[in-house]
Parts: sequence; C-alpha cells; structure tokens
Amino acid sequence: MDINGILANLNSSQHAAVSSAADTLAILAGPGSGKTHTLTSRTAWLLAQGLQPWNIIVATFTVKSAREMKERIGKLIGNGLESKLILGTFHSIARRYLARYGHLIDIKKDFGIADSADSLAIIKRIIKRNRFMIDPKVARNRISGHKSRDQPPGSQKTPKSVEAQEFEICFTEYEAALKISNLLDYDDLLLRCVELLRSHPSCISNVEAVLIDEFQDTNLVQFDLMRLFAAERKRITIVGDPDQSIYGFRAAEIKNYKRMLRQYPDTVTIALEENYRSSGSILLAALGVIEQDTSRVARLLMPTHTVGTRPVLRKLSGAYKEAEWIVMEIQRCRGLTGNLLDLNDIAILLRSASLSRLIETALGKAGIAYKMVGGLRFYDRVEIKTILDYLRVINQPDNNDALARIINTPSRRIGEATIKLLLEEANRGKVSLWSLILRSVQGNQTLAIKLQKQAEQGLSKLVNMIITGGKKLAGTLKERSTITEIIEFVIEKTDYEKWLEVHHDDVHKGRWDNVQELITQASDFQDLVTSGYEDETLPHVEGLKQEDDDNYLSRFLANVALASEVKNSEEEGAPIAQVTISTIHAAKGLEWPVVFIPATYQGSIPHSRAEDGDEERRLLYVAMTRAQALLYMSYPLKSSSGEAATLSPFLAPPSTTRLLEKRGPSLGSHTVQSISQILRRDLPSVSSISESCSSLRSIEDDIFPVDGEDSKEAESKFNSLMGIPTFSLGQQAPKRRRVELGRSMSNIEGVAGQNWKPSYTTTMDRASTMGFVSAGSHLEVLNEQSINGGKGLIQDGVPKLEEKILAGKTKAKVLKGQGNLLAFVGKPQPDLSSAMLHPTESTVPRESKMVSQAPKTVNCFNRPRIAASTSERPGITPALAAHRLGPSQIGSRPRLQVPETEPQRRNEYVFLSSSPPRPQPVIPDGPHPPETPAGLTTKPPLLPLIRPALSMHTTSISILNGSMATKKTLGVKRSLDGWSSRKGQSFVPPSQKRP
DNA sequence: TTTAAAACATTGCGT
DNA sequence: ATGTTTTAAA
Repeated sequence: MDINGILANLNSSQHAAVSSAADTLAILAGPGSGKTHTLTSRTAWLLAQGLQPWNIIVATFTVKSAREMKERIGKLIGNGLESKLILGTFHSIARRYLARYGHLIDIKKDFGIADSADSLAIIKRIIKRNRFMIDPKVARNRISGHKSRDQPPGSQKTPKSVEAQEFEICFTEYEAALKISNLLDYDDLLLRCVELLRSHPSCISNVEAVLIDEFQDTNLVQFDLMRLFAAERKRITIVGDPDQSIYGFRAAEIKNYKRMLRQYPDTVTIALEENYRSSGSILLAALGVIEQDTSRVARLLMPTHTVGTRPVLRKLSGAYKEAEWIVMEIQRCRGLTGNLLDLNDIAILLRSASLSRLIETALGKAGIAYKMVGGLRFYDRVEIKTILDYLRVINQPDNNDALARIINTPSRRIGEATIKLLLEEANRGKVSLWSLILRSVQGNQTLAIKLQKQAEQGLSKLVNMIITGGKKLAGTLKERSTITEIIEFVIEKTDYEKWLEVHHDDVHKGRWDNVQELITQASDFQDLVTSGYEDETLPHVEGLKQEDDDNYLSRFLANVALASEVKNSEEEGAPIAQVTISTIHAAKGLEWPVVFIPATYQGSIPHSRAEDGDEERRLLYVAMTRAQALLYMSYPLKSSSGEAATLSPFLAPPSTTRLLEKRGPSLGSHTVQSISQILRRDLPSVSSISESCSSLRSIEDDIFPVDGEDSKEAESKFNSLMGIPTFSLGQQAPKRRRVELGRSMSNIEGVAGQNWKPSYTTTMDRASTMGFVSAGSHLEVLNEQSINGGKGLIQDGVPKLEEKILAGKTKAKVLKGQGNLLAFVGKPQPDLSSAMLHPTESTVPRESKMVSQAPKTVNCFNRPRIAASTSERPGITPALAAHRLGPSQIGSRPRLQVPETEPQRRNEYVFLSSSPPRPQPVIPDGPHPPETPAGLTTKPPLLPLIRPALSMHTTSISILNGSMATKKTLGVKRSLDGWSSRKGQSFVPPSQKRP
C-alpha cells in the first residue's frame, strides 16, 4: 500500500486530517469539501499504518454511502482488503454483532428486523384493541423518539394525563409484541447492541480504530455505540457538518459534537472549508442563509470556483405559474448553453414530496423527462412484500405480523374478522399466532373460533408449506436450498402468478416482472456472500462463543429491511436523460449543475409543522449547496391551496437581498463560459447554441412579471411574446402542450396563428435590442475559447502543499489557525464571518499582488493557501480566473422591465478581458451604487488545487441512475397526470423513448 | 355474521 | 398508489 498514493490527491487541510496522529479527530467538513474522499483516505492511511482491516469499524448512515465508501476504499488500497473492514451503516454493524453475540444477552438467534411498516402495523393493532385515540404514526414516532434517547417506557415520572397513560400502555405492549414475534426494530438494533457491548466489552476488544461518517446525524444511542466501539483503543475519527444536520426530527443531536469534545478533551479539530462544488456566488448566498443562525459555530466556505452567476430568487403569482416558470428556465438554460447541460444536470429539490404535483404536470406537459427520487421502496411494493413476508415466516414462523398478512393471501377464506379473533386468542394464551394454528392443524387443540371448512383446509396447506420451506432452508430434506429456490417454492405453492393476474389484471405483467427482479436480486446477493465480498464474519475473540453463521435468508431479509433503495429504472441500455425531482432530505450528499428550489415560502421552508426553525434553515442551506453552477429559488404569492404566501424569512431582505437576483440570468457568453469552467466541460459550439435556442420563447426570463403581479402592462407584454409557438427543446412539439399552456394564457390563443413567424428571428431581434450578446460577438468569444481548448484554466500542475506547517504538528490539539471547537462555541470568532463579508486589507491581498507574485501563499486566517499561478498563455490567461473585478460587478442593480439600449452585463465576471485588471472598478450607473456585497471577490480562487470533480464526487448523478439503469423494466405505469406518475417512478415523453 | 367489491380520502424526512 | 369506510353479496 502506497502512502504517497493515498496522500497525493489531497489539499492541505485534507492532508492534515488524513495523516493526523491524533487519537480522536473531528473533521468538520463543509458541503462539497471532499468529505468522503477524506474519510476514505483516512481509512486507507490507517491501514497503511499497519492496522488490520478487521480491527477497524467504519459506520455510515445510509446503505448508499456505506457502499460508496467501501468501493472507494477498495480503489484506494486495491487488494480486496476493504471487504474485511467492519464497514456498514450503524444498524447493519449492530445487527452483525447481535447475530454473533446476541445469545449473550438473551436474544434469540435469527431474529427479524421490524421495519417501519411492521412497527406501524403492530401499533395500529394495539390502538384498535384498546380503543385509544392516539394517532398511530404519532405514537410510533414518539416511541422511536424515546428509544433513540434511551428512555424506556415508564421512565418519565411526571403526573400522567390520560394521553400519557395511553401512550405508555402502547409503548409497553409494542415492546411485548416485538418480543413475541422475535423482532427488533431499528432502534432496538442499536439499543440492544449498546446493551451487549456494555455487558460484554470483550466482543469489541479487537477494535483499534472507529470512523464515523455524517456525525451530525448521530443520536444519543449511536453516540454511546461509538464510544463502546472505541472503548478499547479510543481512536476515533468523526466527519460531519453541523450545518447539514437535518435529522433532528428523528433525534439526531448536534450536541454530540460538544459531547465528543467533553468526553475526549484531546480531540483535534480540522475544518475542511474549501468547496469544490459550487460557484462563489452560490456559496455566498448559502452562507448568507446559514449565518442567520446565531448559535452556529462559525465556519467558512471558501470557493475554489469562479464567482459565477448569482442565484435567483423569483417571485411568481401562483404555484401553477411557478411550475411553468421552472419549465421555461429549464428550457432556457439548456437552449442558451448549447449542449453544455442536459436534463441529468438539473434537479428540483422540494421541502416535502407533496409539492411535486404541479411541477410534475408542468414537466409532463412540456415533454421534459423527469424522475422522482425517494418514494416507494422496491421492497415495499405489495407484490414483493408479500413474497418477503412468506420468506420471513419460513425463516421465523413466530413473526406474527408477517404471518397475519399472508394468512389470507392468496385468499383462503380467512377474513379480517377471523384473523383478528385468532390474534386475540394467541395473545390471550401468550403464544405466537404460529404455534396457535400449528396446534390446531395438528389436532392437538381446538380453536375457540370455528373456522369455515375452506378456511381450515387452506390453513393446513399453509402450515405444511411453511414447514416444508423451513426444512428446505435448514437442509433437513436434502442439501440446503438457496434463497432463489425458496422463493420459487413459494411462488409455485401459492400459484403466485395467477394470483397477481386475478388481483391486478391490468398491471400484473409489470408486477410479475418485479417478482423476477426480486429473484435476480436474491441470487446476486447470494453470489456476493459466497464470493466473500459481503464478508460479515467478526474476528474471533478468545473465550467468547460466537453463534455460527446465520443463514443466508436471514441476512438477505436483514439487508432488505435496512435498504432504502428505490428501483425505478425504465429502459434497458443507456439511461435516458431526466430531470431529477427529489426531497431535500434525499438530496443530501448529491450535487447537480443546476438546482431549483421552489416553494421557498413561509410554511414550506420553514415547514409549518416543524419544531426547530434552525433545522429548517439548515435544510435550505443543504438544498442551496447542492448546486454547482446555477441556483434558482422561487416562491408563489399564492400557495397551491390558494392562501397568500409570504417569502421564507430565511431569504427575506435585507440579509440576502444583495446576494440574489430577481430573475433568471441572461445566460450570455460569459455566463456560459463560467458554467463550463465550473463543470469542467468544453464550451459548446456557436452553432449548437444557435440551434438549440432557436425554439425558445424568449431568451430572457421575462415571460412572467418579476413582481409576481399580473399587471396590465406585464400582461400585454406577455401576450405579444406569446405569438411565438413554443417547442420543447430538441423534441417535436407536443400538440397538447400548447393547448394546455393556452389555458393559463387563454387570451392569446386567438392571435397565435396570425402572429406566427419564425422564432429564430424574433429571438435574435430581441437579443440585439436588449443589448445581449449578438450572434457575432458570441461567435468571437467562442472561437477564442475553442482555440485555447476550453479548459486551459485548470491544466496547470498541482502545486506542492505547504507541508512544513503540517509536518510534526499532529500532536498539537488544534491545527494552526483552527480554533478548538469549544473555543468556537464559547465565542464565535467574529473575524471569520465578518472578514468574509467585509474584507479588509489585512486579510486579503490586493489582486495585483495575486497575479504578479503567484504562486504565493495567501494567508487567510493563518491557513496555507496557494494562489493560482500565472502562465503566459496567449488569449485567455489562467490568471484571469483569479481576477477580482470590482465589487460593482456583482452589485445589485435595479432592472427595468422595458428593453434597455445600454449593453448590460449581469451578475457575472468578465473573464475574457484582455486588458490588465482594472484597479478601480467601473461603477455602473443606477439608483444605488452597490456596496460590496461579498468577500467572495476577495477569495483567491484555488484553481490549481482542484482535482477533476468526477473523481471526487461519484456521489452525484451516477448513483441515481447508476447500477440499476441496466435492469429490466419494472413495470411502471406512466401517465401525464401527476398522481399516477408519482414518486419512485419516472416519466419519459414519447419523443424520447427508445423503440 | 363475514367476505369481497366499490367508493372515498390521503400522502413528512430514513434506518 | 395505498388505506379506510361503505355497500352488496355469500
């Protein structure tokens, strides 16, 4: 293993973090700072120090990041050792320990995992039986809240209201029900594992290092678990970002940071503040939001990219218009950038999934393909869940709920009432449903209820089937059956295909395909396990008895319960480009070149039901920091339900006014160029741009009035524009679309025909009168750029890191210039944030120095910083990337509705200026001379430090499309209607479909 | 009385 | 698309 290789692709603070000799290390990683890269490198570094992989625990929160981590560590160390790590989600690691050592604390072997649906079903039953008034979902969340804070039922001693009493009974009975069914819920996995490790610390006596991802999401129990994991050697690395803590509603505690520092006072804190993802102005706006939180630990976001285009905050008259505006902007920013952006580059992020409806319809009408992330898990589909329930019962017949669900599927003439009676009888006798019916079928005992003849027959068949299945699984008959064989056995015995046909006649084909997909997955899983990649063995500890391998089915089912995967690919072969619609929560860790955040109004963000306003703000911050080049936020004056809506206080003036534009950017050549720089893509050719924008309705964001009101003036202007027929980009014009658009703009339908003229001339006319890039100047710029290869700016060598500062300093508690976290907590260093917003001479070098003396270390808060080096490239100088034009360039400037004659350049840098940097910026005329909005201009871009983004963030789109893209169709029913094309599914317009 | 089919309402994040 | 309530049939 090559240490230099591991450390090669790191910037200075990442380097310091990865190779820190500190025992407890806290890495505060801002968005886009290379968090995963740092954590994987740290793991590899530890291995290179001689640690054995099976003595290292790496815990993540999601299955996805666990998988990604494993893959990337594998790439880094390269000899398959990564499969020996104890790596996984908190829950899966806990399960692994409980499967091995659970017997030590009286947990039955082959316990099942109750997912949230199971929990809810149990709670519903309890509530119904006791005729309680509590809402089952509320009860479930409260129970989970208690358990994740390690508060067992009955622990609160306050005087009990009727409600509290009801809840307590609910809680107690729920726990009892889990026990009878031999189930552990998600919280139990962690809780019981804590119990195990407390009472038998020797289980983890081998562990030498513990690494925790997304530490800000840990709850109290997970924190305890972390401490127990590390009990022996106390070597812990945590990575997290308090600003991205958005899971407080399920008991994640930001306080755990402070807890950590209290309990491990020698913790070294290193902050990763360089952001490799977003444009400077996006980061500035995001900071403007997050810094409203006064209790926040001060930290920075340093852009490494150019300032780029200012984010947009758009006001629309209603939610319907908002959706249409998004569609228009999607078309506009695709059209005006040639082939630079495709649909995969665009995401629409929502506070709640229910907001997607109007947007889905609008996209559908415009013929834009989209996919909804999140939503129904593959394993939650009824046809899959039923089979899984059969498997669960075969594996563990005492699972009451699974058995209750399959007992009449397919119909055995045992209806709800009967099931209820059976369950009650079992409950009275304190036995499981299974043992009750087993005894009755075997004639040992008669049931209290009389069953119909058909029911009795069906029941005995079912019992036999389960027994046979169990034997196959155990290998009592012949050799052990595989998971696939057992699934096929179930399908055959239940005549499953026929049942699907009868029950879902129109969609049964797709459902049957899903079943086939499940079989494929089961066999894939089995292959992974037998090949040793999914190695779950734990190192043997002397004097401690390990349970032998739990069977594959058990592990498969656990995998299923802990997975949140949504399988929703459509076609075979190359995936079709689609806009992503996602909740903000589900978008965490991902990035897109273009991001829309609609519905930024009071009640949505912050959500009306949210208890923690700060968390809502962080949610917005997370959403904003997903964007790389273009960020659009918008809100309607009337919400979809018709009530008046006001802008989210997080975005309200004055704090963010100067950071945001009131309408979409012009997308002239400069903008296009900055986008291509940030994304590291080649500039599009002129012809591709003129071709792709020819069908745009307008090349500006001026179709909808900026003030959100439908004033007369705006209306008439709007109408004249609507004479141009609109086609969606690169596709044939869907006929229904114009009709639909006309609905909201009905008054113009009549003139549409007469007014028709080739849209190309119209748009170009507008372009020149408005003073935007004419085709000619555009061409010039593009030519110039293409001569220089389009990516010249980043081709310079990677500069040496300032290693002196880092060498030998690891003993120090705090890295130079980075206060201990507690110090931050105590008094947030005022300089940090204010320096960002109000740069002074002392913190920031003049730009002339920057350019002439590069490379030079710029001392920004005492941290090593490398300036862009200047090379004598003809044409575009890389140094231009480091240009700071005056603040005026991004100053706010009132925009007039009428076309202006004066050429204007909006909110973007002039990168191609061939003249030397202007010492004094030209201040454009306008009512208020813009003040310095930002320290952004003062941050020297760190271009040479940047590695190609691809290698850093495989997280992004590839994962979304990724592995599933090639699987067969999953039988998704499509429709233009919002509801049926719901989440977890996707819409592909006919014009994009493959034959 | 119990079961099946039809009409009606609802949808907050992930392990 | 699922869960719940109402109504018709066995």
